[in-house]
Amino acid sequence: MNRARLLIFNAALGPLDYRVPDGMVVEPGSVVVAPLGPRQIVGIVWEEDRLPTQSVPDSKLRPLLATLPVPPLKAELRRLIEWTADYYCASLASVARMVLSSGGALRGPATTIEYRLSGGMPERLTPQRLAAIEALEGEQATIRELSGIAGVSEGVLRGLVNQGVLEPVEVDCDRPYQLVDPGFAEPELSDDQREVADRFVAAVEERKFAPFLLDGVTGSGKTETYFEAIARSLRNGQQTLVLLPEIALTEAFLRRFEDRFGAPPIVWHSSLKSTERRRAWRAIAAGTAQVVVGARSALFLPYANLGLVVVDEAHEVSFKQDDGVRYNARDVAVMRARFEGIPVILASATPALESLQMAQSGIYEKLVLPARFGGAELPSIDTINLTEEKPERGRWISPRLVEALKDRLAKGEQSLLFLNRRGYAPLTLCRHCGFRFQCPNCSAWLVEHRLSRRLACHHCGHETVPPEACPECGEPDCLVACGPGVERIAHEVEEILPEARLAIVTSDTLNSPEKAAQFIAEAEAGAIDVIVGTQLVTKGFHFPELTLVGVVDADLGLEGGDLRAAERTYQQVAQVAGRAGRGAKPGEVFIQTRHPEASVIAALAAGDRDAFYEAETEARRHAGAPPFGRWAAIIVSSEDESEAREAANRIGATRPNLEDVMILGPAPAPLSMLRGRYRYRLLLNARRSAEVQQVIRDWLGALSFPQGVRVAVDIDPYSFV
DNA sequence: ATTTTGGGCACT
DNA sequence: GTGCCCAAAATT
Repeated sequence: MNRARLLIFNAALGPLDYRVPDGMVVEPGSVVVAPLGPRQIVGIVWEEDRLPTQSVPDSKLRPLLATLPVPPLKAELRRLIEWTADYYCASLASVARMVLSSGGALRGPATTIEYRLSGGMPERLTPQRLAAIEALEGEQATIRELSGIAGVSEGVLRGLVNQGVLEPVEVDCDRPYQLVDPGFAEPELSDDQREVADRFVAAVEERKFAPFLLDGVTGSGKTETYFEAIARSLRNGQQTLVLLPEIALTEAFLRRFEDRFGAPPIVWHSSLKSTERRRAWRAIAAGTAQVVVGARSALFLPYANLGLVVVDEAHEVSFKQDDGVRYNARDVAVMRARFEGIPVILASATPALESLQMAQSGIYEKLVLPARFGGAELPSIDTINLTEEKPERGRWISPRLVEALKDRLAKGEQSLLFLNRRGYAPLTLCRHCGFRFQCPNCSAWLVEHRLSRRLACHHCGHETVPPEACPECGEPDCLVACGPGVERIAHEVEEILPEARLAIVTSDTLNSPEKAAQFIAEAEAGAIDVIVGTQLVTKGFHFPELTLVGVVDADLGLEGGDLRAAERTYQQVAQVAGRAGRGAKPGEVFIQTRHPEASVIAALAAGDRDAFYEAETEARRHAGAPPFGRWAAIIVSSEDESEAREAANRIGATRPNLEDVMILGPAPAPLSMLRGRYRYRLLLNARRSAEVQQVIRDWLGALSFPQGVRVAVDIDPYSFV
């Protein structure tokens, strides 16, 4: 009898065998519908010998119901799914779910109905209807999505459809994308760039696995060099995937891409509307999507004919996914390229130590762009010791930086102040009784957002309106903001330079592509004098008139005992410094710090990258940290504190006693409560030779936990939160 | 994960 | 006997 083994998206349920009915043809990778009890489920046909399960006699097998009209997942992608699940101690089911996350793409009609405003008005204009009409200006989407955008129920919108205020539009889900042209605008490259680009082009031509580390200072023109690799891939008729760390960055990227290739690439990220997602997914699977630019989830899409992967800003922490399957997109990208047998380019001005190490040991080929493009010079960097050059009371910008800001404004040049903290103030407390506003769901302070008049938790999204009086002692007008956020720095700039035109750039203010585009346009047109921003401004932007960068608090990232704190501080400050002096005028950077002697700060001030990497390498070697040893975390969480603690203790009590793996904990996780769940953590520090994943699987596999207890494994953790 | 089944128990 | 709740079993 013809059997098929299915990988299904439910981790609690093992692989299931089915009978392939007469007339149906399946192969490994086929996406099929199968009966499960009274339900229907989607599964992926898998090689039986790669997916062991208890054997079930033929007589018990139910027949498959249908194959879905999508190309079978290629063996290369199936191997990537297996590798990812294995390496990150995740279930195959949860990894497979990421691949087929776009449920709508798998079946359904080739057209859908979307709705948009017709311009008419309803007979009776209720407040709900008015709100909807105002919110939906320029939008076109399904009723469900419009309801989310407008914040009204679907019923309200159906009412508007009946009144003719919203008109239906039939949309072809699979309409083709605009074609990009590798020869649209061939660039003029510097000799350095040409050399690097030629190497990439040759590698794409060879169609073999080839990992590259593209190491070039900010402004050296890395993008142009890998664009030539993309052009080669396009000419080969192959697809390219470009991973970017933040959606907010794509706006600038899209424009450069369109200038070079004459049409935009296909964008993939988590907030795509379902029709856009469906269209992109199907084009990617059909091979008609030529270039895909996406967040880390784009890595697991079923490309028909991938020829090149690029990871831009490859050092970025946001490539590490920190819930669900905790994978690092940078590392999975290399594995994808390996399984596909194609080149992969990791581009960064401040590579992660792990990446440099891979280059040093000859596994990655390192290519260097030493100079800034167009002869622009790297900015001069100066530290300001905050313990000596103190800002005025209640202020955070020191006199020297204030003078520099005034000077730039007088010259009509732009300045950028960087502080990696959203909102107005990270803590609000009562002057009278000492009460501190804390999140009810997390062990974290509520951050005041003055622009939106909210106290918000940055971990779970909890928000309240700040009260007039202290909720604890009832004293009115006694609440004080403690510490600075970007909004507060912006306020300070307003007081120092009342005539300056200010922009606050955070994920709160640049929360849509339109707003990002508007900001870039204004900054480029010189309509902004001072930009105050979080890490969002540290990369990607290219403003020729920007000549001053101030790092408001370089010590911020060094607090908290994070493994990679020093490296991240170095990267952030180096990246934001790289925004200065990208045009004809030289740039100047001031780093405010209380620890100018710290090796990170000293290396930044001296512009001595090698010194930083050497010191950091030594520190990592000493700590047995990557790349010299490996870390892993086991995070136990439950809504019930004692349940979480007991489960963690039980894991701790059954720890294996191993020569090459040191096990620390359990201890309350640094955020001991997160989103209403109490958390405990064990840390593993292993020698490189140790099989950490196998150790963890054996260890946890022998235990079972009560309902409501979640045990997550984090291999190569980034966030130590 | 979701659904079905079955035992124990109170109530009629 | 019937209805109800909850735990255990089954799902291929």
